[in-house]
Amino acid sequence: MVSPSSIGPAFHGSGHAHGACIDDALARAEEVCRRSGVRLTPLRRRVLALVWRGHRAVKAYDILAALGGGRGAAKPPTAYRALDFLMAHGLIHRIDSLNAFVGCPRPERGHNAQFLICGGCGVVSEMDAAGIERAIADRAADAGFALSRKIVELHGTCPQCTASPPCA
Amino acid sequence: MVSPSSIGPAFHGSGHAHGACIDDALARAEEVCRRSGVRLTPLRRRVLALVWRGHRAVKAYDILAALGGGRGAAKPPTAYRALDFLMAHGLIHRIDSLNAFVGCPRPERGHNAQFLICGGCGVVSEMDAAGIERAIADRAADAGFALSRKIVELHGTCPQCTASPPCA
DNA sequence: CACGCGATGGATATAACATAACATGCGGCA
DNA sequence: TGCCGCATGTTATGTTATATCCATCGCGTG
Repeated sequence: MVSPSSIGPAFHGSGHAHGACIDDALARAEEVCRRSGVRLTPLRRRVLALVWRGHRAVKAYDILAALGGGRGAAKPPTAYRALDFLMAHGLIHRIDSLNAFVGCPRPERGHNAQFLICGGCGVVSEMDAAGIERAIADRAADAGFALSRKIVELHGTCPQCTASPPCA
Repeated sequence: MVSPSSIGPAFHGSGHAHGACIDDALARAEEVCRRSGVRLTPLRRRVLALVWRGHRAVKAYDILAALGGGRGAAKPPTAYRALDFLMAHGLIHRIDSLNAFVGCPRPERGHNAQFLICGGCGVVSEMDAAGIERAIADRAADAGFALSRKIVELHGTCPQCTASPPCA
């Protein structure tokens, strides 16, 4: 396991106060829900905060474990329902190649997303690269294919890990 | 740019003799294995043929069911081991967003791949679009990110299904 | 108030996907 | 023959996700 201070920064440089990321994410989420007229309940808020614990993808069952400590433990549907809600409102994304979830840094606006996933530190960085989108749209158009969901998950090594691999 | 017919039978019409696809795939696989000095055993061959039953992604447990009829049924590792072997030699690809596998139409050469996945008929079409690869490589380079695995899975509707949705 | 209604989440169970660890069989080769 | 290495079989379990039904809560209305 990586310490919180090393999971946050990632592609953001190291002097990053991650608490602020979480707070910002929650504030943005409140705003999104307010506008959509849906409820960011305490449970959903909690799950969102857990997803934002770091800039890494978080697994449903880790959320679950964090929710229900011991007796009266939370059951899978509890976590999945909250995650489904958060996804439906664009507050988190699912990383299919990891079976895990990551917070969306700008849920306010609909957007395309591509992910850079570092195999060293586990950090997931979201992009909205017009060039990639355009290339995909062009190619799909050539094929007469009507796009709905576009999954672009790019695995590799981030600059920090390239510079100093996590030797753990 | 590569036309659909040159990358494989993308979204081919209905007058397609699929038996030939399977046979071709098996012949290519024999050749690939021969060159690599590995064995395309009867089990692996059978699994590969099952993956090529159609141009759709096939689930591991469907393979498993097709392998072991009833008593003496095949167990999960049997299917997964064969699938792992086929993947390791580039004979099939895994579609992460479907937890399923498709045959690779040109296993001879290393290549990048992007997939068009039709939600109507389930057909998966493999592309190797230079434009998409270039856009991804450019963007990764900008971020100082060293790419290893690139996952591009594009869901939507193929031309045939757009023209006449499968009502069945 | 009592009632119904929709949204939320809890409980139980099971389905779907995947791997670890160990045992067996079989062919090649010293 | 005896050993080795690979492929496969077997048993067990771990991981991820959903279906179904039920309890509760807030809220508007008769």
